[in-house]
Amino acid sequence: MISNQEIATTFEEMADLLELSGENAFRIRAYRNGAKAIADLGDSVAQWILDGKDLTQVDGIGSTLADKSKTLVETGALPQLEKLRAAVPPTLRNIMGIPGVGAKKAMKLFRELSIKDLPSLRAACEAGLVAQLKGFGEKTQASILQNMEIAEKAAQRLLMDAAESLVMIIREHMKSCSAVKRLEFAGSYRRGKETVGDLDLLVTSETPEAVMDHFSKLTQIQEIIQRGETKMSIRVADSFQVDLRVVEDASWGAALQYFTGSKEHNVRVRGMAKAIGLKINEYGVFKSEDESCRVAGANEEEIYALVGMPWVPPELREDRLEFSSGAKELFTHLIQMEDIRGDLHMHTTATDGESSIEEMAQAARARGLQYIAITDHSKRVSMARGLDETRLREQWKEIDTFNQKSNGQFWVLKGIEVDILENGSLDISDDCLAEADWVTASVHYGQRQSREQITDRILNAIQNPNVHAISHPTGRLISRREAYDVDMAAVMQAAKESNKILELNANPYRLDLNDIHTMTAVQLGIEIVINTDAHSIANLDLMKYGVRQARRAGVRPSMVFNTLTLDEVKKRLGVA
DNA sequence: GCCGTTTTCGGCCCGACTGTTTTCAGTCG
Repeated sequence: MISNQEIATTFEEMADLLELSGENAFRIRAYRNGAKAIADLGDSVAQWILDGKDLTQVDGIGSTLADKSKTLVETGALPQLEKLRAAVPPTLRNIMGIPGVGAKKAMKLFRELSIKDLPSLRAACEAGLVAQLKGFGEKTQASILQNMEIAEKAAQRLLMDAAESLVMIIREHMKSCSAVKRLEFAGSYRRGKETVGDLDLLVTSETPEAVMDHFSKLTQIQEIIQRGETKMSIRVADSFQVDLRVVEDASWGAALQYFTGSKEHNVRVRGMAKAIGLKINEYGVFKSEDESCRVAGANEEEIYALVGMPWVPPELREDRLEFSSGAKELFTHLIQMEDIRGDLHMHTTATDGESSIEEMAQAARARGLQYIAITDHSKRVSMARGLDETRLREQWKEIDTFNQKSNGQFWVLKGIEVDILENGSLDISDDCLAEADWVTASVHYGQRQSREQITDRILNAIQNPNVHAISHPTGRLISRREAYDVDMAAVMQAAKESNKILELNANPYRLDLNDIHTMTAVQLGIEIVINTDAHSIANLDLMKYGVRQARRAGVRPSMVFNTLTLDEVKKRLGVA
């Protein structure tokens, strides 16, 4: 069955090729919006169509895109796309990937110089042919040559933790500039997206010149892409772009709102403003009939208030949940780091962890937690010296001793991350699992099995009465490895029916469940557990990424198992 | 191509920067 992502990618390609063809901009946007709507949909489009459900119910999908989705699901191809590919070389999309080159320029290169791909473009630039085209010139040619590598590398995005370290470096550097008054990173970083394509730094200052001068002294700087009066873009290591925008204090809120996005969220908010005679731009909110009359802009709250909304947490600004009924109530009840009371997935030196039980416990306690579960690997994970029943029971004795010593101040649950084996059985015997306080099951091997096989394995684990949770349910490693092919709708259904918990793994490489799956789980009323899967003390700090991801999915504390107090957890797990 | 609390037609967010121009188109976010 074709995945939502594949349908979305097809619509994206349609949009690019239509843009190259010089089609109506709004038609192009409709395809892009449709692609996003489908990528963001929790349910499988293919399943919807098989069930005869009406796709036009989805915002952004009208009758045309619904028909095209149907064709894609049924035939795996789209005649219109084939036709477009014949008319416009699809490789021109790579050329559009060069910063500064869009559809118009790419098409001109194709029409006048028969350039279809990056290698032929490089050759033409080196021969000086591009500079001779009307509207191009020497500088454009040079910049194309220089930026070619970026398109060749394709959009590489930073994981949450890498983005955060870069943010910290830049924040420290900019804070030492006396001309900087207020400073915040906006964009997808502020929205807590799992990966970040660039950073948007917003600053208020009376002397933008001084701020930009200081910005250009950042040691990590590779290249200054552009610099104007209020806006500057640089590239840092590995072609990563950082945009700086300097505004006045009075525009702080408007600019922060504007640059935080998402684009789709802002389009909605601006539309709402427009409908009541207001215009929003990055400088403030103005009256439509008299644009010199500013009615708001100093902070985000007053901007949202004007369109009748409370302040929207940045993580929700995706045009997914924040405009729905009940959103206001959700804003004040989103899960926060302070709600987390325990961490139920971590490893020790018994297998592939770096610290002992005691060290993990102390570190967790120092981070304000009340309890943890030690969940080392089971024997199938031989690489990590996974535990068999004997070693596991020995570890549990150690934990008993630790708990006795800690006088109820802190509690370590006796757990195991049991492997779901290739044949669907579990890697630890049922009688042993029954002695555990907490059992989380995961797939590590046989990830290339068929959808049916993998789904059956996980369903089997869910149905085992000794299993409490499924860890990293889809197995993806962001920008390293795709998720295994699993029917998540079936997994969720089974979890729902047997009251099992699904993990949102907080490791920035995993963040698995992803935001969309988490949203679906929440809608179905499935309980989530947010765990670090820590292999070291330092890894315990990854919890914040999982919480951020959960916030993006509209998760409230009441839906998260490890927001329970120690007493509640003991009661739920039947720990004496 | 999508959509509807003035609309089934006529809108669809909006401004900065660059390079190419001689007042603007293209690109980007």
